[in-house]
Amino acid sequence: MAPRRPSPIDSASLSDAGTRTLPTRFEAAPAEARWYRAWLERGLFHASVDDPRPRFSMVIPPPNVTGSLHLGHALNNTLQDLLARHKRLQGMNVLWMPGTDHAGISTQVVVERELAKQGKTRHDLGREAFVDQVWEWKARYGARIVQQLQALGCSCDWQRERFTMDPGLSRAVREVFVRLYHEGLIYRAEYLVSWCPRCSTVLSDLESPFRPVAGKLYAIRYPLVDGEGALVVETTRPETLLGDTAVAVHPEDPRWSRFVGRRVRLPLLGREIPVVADPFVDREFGSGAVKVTPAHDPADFEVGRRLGLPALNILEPDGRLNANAGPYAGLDVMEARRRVVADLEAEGLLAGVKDHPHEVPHCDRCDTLVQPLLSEQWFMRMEPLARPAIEAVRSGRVVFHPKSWENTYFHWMENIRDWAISRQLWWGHRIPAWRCASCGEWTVTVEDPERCAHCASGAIVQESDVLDTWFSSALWPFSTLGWPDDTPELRLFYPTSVLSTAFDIIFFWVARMIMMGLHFMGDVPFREVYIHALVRDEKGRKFSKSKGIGIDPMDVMAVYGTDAVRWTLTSLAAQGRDIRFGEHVLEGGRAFVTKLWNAARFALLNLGDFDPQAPAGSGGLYDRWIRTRLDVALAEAHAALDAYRFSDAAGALYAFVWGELCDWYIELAKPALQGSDNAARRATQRTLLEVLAGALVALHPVMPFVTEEIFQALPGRDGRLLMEGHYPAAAPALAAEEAAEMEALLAIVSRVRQVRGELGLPPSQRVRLGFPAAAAELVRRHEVGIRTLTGAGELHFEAGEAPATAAVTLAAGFAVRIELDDPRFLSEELRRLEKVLQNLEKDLEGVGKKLENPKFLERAREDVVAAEREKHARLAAERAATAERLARLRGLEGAAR
RNA sequence: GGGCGCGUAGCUCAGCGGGAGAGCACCUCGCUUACACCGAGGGGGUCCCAGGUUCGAAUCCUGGCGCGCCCACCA
Repeated sequence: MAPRRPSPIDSASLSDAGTRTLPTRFEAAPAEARWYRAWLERGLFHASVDDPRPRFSMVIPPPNVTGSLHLGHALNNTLQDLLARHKRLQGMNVLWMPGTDHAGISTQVVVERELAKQGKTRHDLGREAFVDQVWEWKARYGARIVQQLQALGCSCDWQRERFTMDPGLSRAVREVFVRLYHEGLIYRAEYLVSWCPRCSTVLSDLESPFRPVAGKLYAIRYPLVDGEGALVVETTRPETLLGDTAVAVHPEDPRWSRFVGRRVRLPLLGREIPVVADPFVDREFGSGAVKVTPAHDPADFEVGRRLGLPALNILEPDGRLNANAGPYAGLDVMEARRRVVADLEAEGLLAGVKDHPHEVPHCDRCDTLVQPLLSEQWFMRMEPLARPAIEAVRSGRVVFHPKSWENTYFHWMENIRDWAISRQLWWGHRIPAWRCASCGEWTVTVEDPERCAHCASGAIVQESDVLDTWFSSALWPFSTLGWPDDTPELRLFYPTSVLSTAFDIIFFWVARMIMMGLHFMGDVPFREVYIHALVRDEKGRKFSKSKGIGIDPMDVMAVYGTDAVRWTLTSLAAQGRDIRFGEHVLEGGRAFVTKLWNAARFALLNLGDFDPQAPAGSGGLYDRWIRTRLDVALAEAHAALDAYRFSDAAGALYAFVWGELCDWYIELAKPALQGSDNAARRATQRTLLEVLAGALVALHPVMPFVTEEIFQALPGRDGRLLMEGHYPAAAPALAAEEAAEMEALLAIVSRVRQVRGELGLPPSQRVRLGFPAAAAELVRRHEVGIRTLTGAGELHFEAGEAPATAAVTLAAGFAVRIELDDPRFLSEELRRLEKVLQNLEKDLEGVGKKLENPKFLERAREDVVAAEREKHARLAAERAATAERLARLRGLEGAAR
């Protein structure tokens, strides 16, 4: 449990059971600090393994220690926090496991940049000192992202915070590496890898995205050795010809078949290389002949393997050409390209140059042009791991939301390639493999070995490479819970309930966690995967720090308040769509926070003499009605959350608080609250308090701070925090005739307001309303409410036909007469009625056609036909009534002229 | 070259087989002792186009057009 130190909050406000008033404005910043600390001090974020309640667990996608919060994090972690708080309020034992990722390349690059400012490189320090330096950097700045998550309100179990290079997690990494190695799933091989010359490391496919470049296509003549003529090949990288070991044509290409098996002379270097045939050649492209450079092109590498061609490496790891490049040795790739092209031209071997915009891989971290390079690397064999992982999703053991992402997953997994897991970096998990200097074999063990496992020689040297960052991330769901030990945490919280993340790391991370979880835990790491939308800017561009576009969530949290930011992100988080986010959308969120605040202020101003202990009845119709509306909103919101429709959940709560509680209930409650009937006032006070508290609980997962701040001002809270509460039980449903009565009341008020609005009547102008005697009972029951909400002066009731002047039909099924001396009324009303009649005619015609259509009657479902009949009857009655009223008004208008 | 998604009110988007919706913006009226970050009211849409299926299509199918994204060895 959390250390329970008494806090100022404990003594100051929490024990105060009395009602307080709220200041005019909600001050977000102090409230955020105050309540986050209070929750922490009460240990409310902590999940105990001894808690018998049903459990709910998530692991946070660990942000980079170098990182700072961006909107994508803000969205993802808001949604996770929303789920965590929601599940707690439902009475579950919730673990939200937090932590950070060491982020190999990113972090190393950051520290190297620091060094560069002092004119140093990591090599000046040496490995050990450099790694120490990175740890130091991490100690100094690594907490920033965590502080930002806390500022966002994330209710992670910080006592369990992990870092991917913690001793425990490092042990898990070693354990996994060693086991996979001995299972034959990790191996070492020579392979053509994507190499970043700047970072001096291999990159995975995923780390080397394609970016467009304005390249050129060079056509080069390769003269035949035994005769006249030449083969023309085209390339975008002419310098690679220095490493060519063949020219390839399509085996069924009649233009070139007679050349297969002959030899051509490599331009500039003069080596003789064979002409080979392979179906990979595209006959349509260029001349139909292609140079083959197995050591520097992925496609050529494959062909080279197939045909047994030598792979001639011409590149050093620093991106300069080596001795194999002959006179070009020592040049970097771009210099070499210029020189090669110039020399080709001089020798008359350049057959043409044309512009050729295309896409080539760049380093994800530093944007340097990636070079394919032949080297020895460690690989993980993926196919055997992928098979059960595909099955796990196919069988529904893991479900993606939205489900369409499963296709993306399947497509990648079914075409999966072995994973190059080694990186030539210093910051990361050093590969636990030692090479023997005397026998050359590898010793792979969890504990550092003393001698070679094969020949017992003591001359062993540890592999200098570290593992790809994603290697440790893949273990995150179980390594954070204590694996490889069999811990209570692991037993209770694994598999986790849900993982929430972005689609762009489905391959990097989600797929690999599923594979590793299945392999080492024998079970999936999570039951559900929620893939959230991508946050873009207003123009639909991806937020990008490097391009300088983006909104810093910390900035807008300071301006609009964290609750407003959380609310806005949640309400935009619709499924299957990107979020376009401009700062102005936050105004809506802030307005809603303010609205809630003001509703609470109103409640507190009117709760002055309220005694929470006093017994109270069930209240009046308005009270019972608003309770049921709260229940409906809660049910809708929770159903939406269960389906990960976050925006719908937010929408349901918004509609309730603003559209029902504030717009209707509070207005209807005012007379009772301010009246002299003590019993009625107490009942209304109680309802107001209960419904407000209900709204606070309902909204707490999205807007934890303002709801807690308000809650702490309410009477009767007994020193408790809102966060440790639970959702209210449902109130009894309204009887059908009560529901109808409320509907009628709302319709009357709306209709009168409409007339007032259309005529532009100021509130100071009273109107007189008339009702038929049949409605008298209902209207009289709600006379005060109607009068308050419509500004009507007096109500009266008449038996029989109302005077023709101003009667209007209501949805409630009876006429209400608005009596006005205003001459505009007649013409406005005429105009309106004409439009109403027109719409009615149109609707009626549509329904009528349907009902006259024998095929409709024959083939449509019975209930549909019945509904249409009913609709037709209703429309017809309305049309008749409207037409009649219109006729009468026209008569009056005529008379008035 | 494959695959996925999206085109609905000025903007951002819901709706995905039975009478076109929300928020914002806009217009009118209103500082009514919770709230002008507000209240009341209003206007505004060949639901991208063309075919088809159906009694009935914004909603399903096919084909266009436009815009995104992902995957891929056209050098």
